Amino acid sequence: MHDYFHPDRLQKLADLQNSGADAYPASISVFGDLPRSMSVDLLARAEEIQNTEACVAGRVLGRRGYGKLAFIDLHDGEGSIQVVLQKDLLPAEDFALLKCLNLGDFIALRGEIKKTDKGQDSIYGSRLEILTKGLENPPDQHYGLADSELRARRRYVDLFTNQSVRENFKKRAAMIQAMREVFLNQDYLEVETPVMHPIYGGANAEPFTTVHNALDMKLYMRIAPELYLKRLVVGGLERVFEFARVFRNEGLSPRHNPEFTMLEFYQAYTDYRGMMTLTEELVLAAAAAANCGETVNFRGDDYNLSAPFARIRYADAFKEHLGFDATDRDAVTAKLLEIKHDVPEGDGYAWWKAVNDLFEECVEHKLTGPVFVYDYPAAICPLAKPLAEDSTWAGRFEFFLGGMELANAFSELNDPQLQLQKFEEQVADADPESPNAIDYDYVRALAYGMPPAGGCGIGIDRLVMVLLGQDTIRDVLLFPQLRAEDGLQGSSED
RNA sequence: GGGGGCAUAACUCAGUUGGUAGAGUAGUUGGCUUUUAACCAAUAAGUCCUAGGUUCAAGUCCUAGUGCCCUCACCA
Repeated sequence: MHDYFHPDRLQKLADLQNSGADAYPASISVFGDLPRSMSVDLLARAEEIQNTEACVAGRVLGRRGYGKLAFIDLHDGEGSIQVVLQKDLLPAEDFALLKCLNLGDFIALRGEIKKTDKGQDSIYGSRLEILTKGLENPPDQHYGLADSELRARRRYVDLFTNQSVRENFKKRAAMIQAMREVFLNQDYLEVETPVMHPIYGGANAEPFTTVHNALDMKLYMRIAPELYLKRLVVGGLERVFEFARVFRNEGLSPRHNPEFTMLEFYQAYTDYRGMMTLTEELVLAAAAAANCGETVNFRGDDYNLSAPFARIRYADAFKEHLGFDATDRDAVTAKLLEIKHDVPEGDGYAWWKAVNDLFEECVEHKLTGPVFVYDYPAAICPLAKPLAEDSTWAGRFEFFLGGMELANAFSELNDPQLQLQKFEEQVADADPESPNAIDYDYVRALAYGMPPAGGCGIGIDRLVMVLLGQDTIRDVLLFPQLRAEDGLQGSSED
């Protein structure tokens, strides 16, 4: 940490301390018996509170000095207010603090609300106190922090420098709160299930692993909360949801971060169609909370969010874009050969995986959305209930928006024997991404009986991306994953 | 993992054909009682990402590495 702090700043700090001031006081003394006011409130009530006293505190992000007069832009909470420091209005020792003040420092001020000669509502200081001395220079006031790596690594600087960044994260919080209210209004229970799983499941993904020392036990960071949430449905919690941080040990991209937020919800006595309705409601609630309006622009394209969203059967979308039926084995085989894809034997998981690869390759990127695609091949849906009328297909939908898959829902499979069979097929499959072990306890839970239920997972980060028009997932995550920064992280070789 | 791009002062960025390292802002010092990207004057600040190579001479050209970005692959 040598020469980590700027020498000029350290000198200012020493000057400040030599003057007898505390650079990091434990309490604010200039407020006296007056409460702290927020700049937005003062400015909103400026006309009625002219010439009355108020106290403010915040960060100094602008400064114009005139010797015996100084103007300071004080930023707090949602806004900022201009502070006027006039030598003849302040105690000498307070005015002298200006010498030790830099951009980025925090100050507290007591003073009167008045208009400047130019008519701007300001607070004319009668007492000034430095609350926190900064030892690092804030970025350029006009260009801000632009380097995308620095913005992510020093999000704390990005946040206080770029107002739009603050707003986006506040909107993200508002969207999550709005969705939470949708659930609570429908008698859902918010729950927390384990993050560390002895067996990972509920999705196909590479997990992170860890070890519990006392139990001498290998554990996996969850790749999905699904199987625990459905255990709760078995337990009689008929409507549950969780905003679940999940972890996948896979590549990073503008749409992928190793840890991300998956909203999952399950409701007894409904099916995937009920989930479709609820998903639409959730997306609209989130959009309203973010003040999106009818249309959002994402990556250069406009998306109309007026309900109801389009709905198309998987088989119909397949035929529409490929020109033949997904069940037309000869046509599918020919197309697979054309795109140099393996042609699997049989009609089990491998075959339908190949059919779905075709779907993803030739159809999915055309589904800009918002659109629900429903009734997926049962063979590739180990956790979904086959349709009563045709067990080739399962009660499942995916929701697409902005060209990305944002949600995935099932009529939950609740036949324990069929579930066990599908798990066994999965484990037998050579696909390294498939689960490596059967969660027998989950099968046992189903054996106690899970009522018919619908369940859904929504990728919250991607939803936020689209609704806020952010091209990269990094810009909707406060602290996206980055490589360790040279020289800052302590060595941790093991 | 493949391909492409970028890396220069604390921040934002210039840097021509290879010929002494630049600006604005921030900082420091001085001045200034109505500014709001204040102004005036002075001043300090560089591992030009790293390591090699070519050359009389490299921020600039070449090779490799590192980091970041984009893209493809991967990704229920």
